[in-house]
Amino acid sequence: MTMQTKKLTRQGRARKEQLMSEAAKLFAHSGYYATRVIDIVKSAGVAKGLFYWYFENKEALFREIVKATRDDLRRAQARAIEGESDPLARISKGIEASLDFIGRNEHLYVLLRFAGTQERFASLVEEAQEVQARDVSQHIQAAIDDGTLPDGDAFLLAHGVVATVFHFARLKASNSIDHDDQLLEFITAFCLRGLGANPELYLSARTRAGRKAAG
Amino acid sequence: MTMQTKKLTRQGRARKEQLMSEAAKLFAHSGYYATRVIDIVKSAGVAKGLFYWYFENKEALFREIVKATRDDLRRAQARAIEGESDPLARISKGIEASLDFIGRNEHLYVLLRFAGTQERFASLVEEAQEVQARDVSQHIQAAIDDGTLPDGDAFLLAHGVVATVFHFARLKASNSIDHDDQLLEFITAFCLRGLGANPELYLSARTRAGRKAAG
Amino acid sequence: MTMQTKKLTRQGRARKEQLMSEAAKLFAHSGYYATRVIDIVKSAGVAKGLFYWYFENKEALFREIVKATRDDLRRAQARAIEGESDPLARISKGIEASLDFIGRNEHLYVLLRFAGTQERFASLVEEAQEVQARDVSQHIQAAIDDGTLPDGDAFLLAHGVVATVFHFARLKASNSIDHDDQLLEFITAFCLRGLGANPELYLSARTRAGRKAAG
Amino acid sequence: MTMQTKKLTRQGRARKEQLMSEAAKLFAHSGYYATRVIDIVKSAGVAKGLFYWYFENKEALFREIVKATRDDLRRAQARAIEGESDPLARISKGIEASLDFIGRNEHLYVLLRFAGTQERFASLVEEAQEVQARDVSQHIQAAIDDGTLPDGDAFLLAHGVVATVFHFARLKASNSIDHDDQLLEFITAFCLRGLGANPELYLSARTRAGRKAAG
DNA sequence: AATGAATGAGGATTCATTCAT
DNA sequence: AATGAATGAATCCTCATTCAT
Repeated sequence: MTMQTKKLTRQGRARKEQLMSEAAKLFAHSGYYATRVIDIVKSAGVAKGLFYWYFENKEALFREIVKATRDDLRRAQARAIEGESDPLARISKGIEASLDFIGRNEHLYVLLRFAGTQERFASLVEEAQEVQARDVSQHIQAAIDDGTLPDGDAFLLAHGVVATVFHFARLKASNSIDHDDQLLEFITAFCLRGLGANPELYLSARTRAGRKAAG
Repeated sequence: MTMQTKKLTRQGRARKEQLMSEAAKLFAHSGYYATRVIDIVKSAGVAKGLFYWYFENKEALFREIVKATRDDLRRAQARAIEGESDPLARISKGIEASLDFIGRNEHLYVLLRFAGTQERFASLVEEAQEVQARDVSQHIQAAIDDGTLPDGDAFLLAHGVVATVFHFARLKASNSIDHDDQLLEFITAFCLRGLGANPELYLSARTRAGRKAAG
Repeated sequence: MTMQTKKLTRQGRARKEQLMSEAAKLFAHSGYYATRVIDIVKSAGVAKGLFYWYFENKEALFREIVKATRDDLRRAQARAIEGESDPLARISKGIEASLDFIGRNEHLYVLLRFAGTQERFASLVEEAQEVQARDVSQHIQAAIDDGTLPDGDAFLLAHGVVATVFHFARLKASNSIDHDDQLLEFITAFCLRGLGANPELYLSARTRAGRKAAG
Repeated sequence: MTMQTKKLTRQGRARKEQLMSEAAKLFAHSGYYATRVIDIVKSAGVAKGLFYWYFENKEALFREIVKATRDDLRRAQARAIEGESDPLARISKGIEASLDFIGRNEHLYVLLRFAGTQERFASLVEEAQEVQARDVSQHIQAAIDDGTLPDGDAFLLAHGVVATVFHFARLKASNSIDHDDQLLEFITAFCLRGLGANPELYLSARTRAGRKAAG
């Protein structure tokens, strides 16, 4: 008795999105279990029953949010690198897009992290990370092939990049870190060095200039 | 009426450890909320009421488990590097010890990760990771000071190392990866390169030999 | 604001009958409580709101269906015996008509039976069965008076007949029985013997012939 | 996650029986759907949660009641005929036992009737009736074999008996009938005649005497 | 006539915790 | 130490009905 096929009017779609957005905030702030259905509907200003008009149950809503977030992130990354052909530049722009997305959607990122620890939802997130790694690994392989990077296991290297990016995203989200302006540059450099490249060549002139001025 | 001071007989201590061990497995597998007190006692083969003889409540049990795990990990790392004076070697041995510990206690690591996402328990874990990063950053700073590593923000670099180690630990735990034998070497190399070092110098003779034979 | 007086267009009447027919099937299959308004409208392919255009509420719809069914059954029986003057022949034709009706409307009969068990609806049905028994008892009394049947309590005897007929109707409906062709004859014989008559005299020539050929 | 195997103390068994007994009364009086779990526990004077210590859920409780009732009835019948060897006497004593049981447990009988109309529970009841009919049919076949009854389909004849007995039981339960003293005799006579026997031979001397005195 | 959206009272079920023995 | 029984607040979800368009 899935809800996949329900036809919604314009108003219906808006209401559903509103509920998802309110729910995402609450889930991120208080966690999945501490957030009650009634909190969600109250926060949207509607009656309890309406929740079940749009969602099968609380779990299904959570899944939808996770999927939407995952897909949004991937789209943002794709948009960021679409004009770029140089492999390492694609990687570095992808990193920038990821951090940017997470910065603008910190609460969604918190939610993703939690989802990753719950057996019920873990597959949604792991699969997403797998996709990320695969994307990055293609650029790495291209760079290896054209001699820009030394030989190595592209897939493992890609995971190294993903690891670094998401770890720092978390640090930033939890306010454990504040070098905001130079952080992007630092992460990119760490990753590129990790891959075996010389990061100096791929950091944009503007950023490099900024760093020197600040230092 | 805290439970700190309860004196237990030998049998009592054994029973308590049994309950903690079963609980850790269940918490790791299903998460804190999905694991019910009754699951824990059933899995230990005792009656429900007995749980409250040994633990103040479910949350207290979880805290005890998290603390014990965190401290075990820290101790394992400390032991691993105690005889080593070279900064980069300390880092690389620390990485090895971490991966080793996680490999032997996968379910406990899953539990730590979950705890990190829950507001109630996050402080128990974040603090630990902070300590990790601080430890590593001291070695990094030492290496920078003696010229082994190029100049950089030791704290950020340390987080890069921690990020990589724990990300791969998770991958291994979720069976997304299988290059078991070379994985440690790969991670160490990625981190050292990220720090700006030449990893070839710090990989143990045995590992290097093995890799060359395999390649 | 009762709904008695609503004027319906031709299309409206068709739609209402469609809803009643679908509802009857669902009620019969799953019972009154387990059948939701939404099941009814879905099964008719219309929107939920429309239900309340045609029916005051779920209970009113059920009542309408029960009354219609009860009256149909009564009419079928009346039609079956109207040309017959011999008391026992009237009884036997009534039995035939009842079984025939139930055979053609099994789901409606199930519905009647259920209604009989619900305090809210029992009166609609019990009264009907009472009428049945009264009808039969008049024929029985007539037969007693003219000496065709031995003396006895006509009302109780009538209930014996009604009991037998409806019990077998149910058996047939639940597929617990399959002697389809000879069943009518068997039931009639059992009832007539129960009344104290010799059934051989009242079984139609056609049936008797059929039985002998089969035997 | 069935509850079959739960071990109960003496106190536990008593509490469970108390709950079943209270529930049976409420179900019979108000119906399955109108009876809330809270009504049951209130009526037993315990907390709501306790219900789920003893029963998986409301449906499981209802099933248990139905099964217990069915089995009690069958046991009562078995006890009634155990000393009797004459087939028709066994039938007549079985009828007496059934009516007696139902008379003493009217509310349970109401419950059985309702259960028979609900898809979810119907099989429990139909199966029971099938068993009844099979029991009776064995006596009928024995009587046919020794020439006491004319030839016929023992199984169908048995259903005729069951039909009559249960129909009158219902009439009595719904107070539509009041010839209390002679009712048993009437039913027995109707059934035996239906089977093709002469009931005079099997009605006990006491009953026959009573009837003549009353007439 | 017809639709999809919205309401909210109502009921089942869960589960941490406490109690009596 | 250990058990099974008992508690009750908390929360999910259902569904008949009403509303706005």
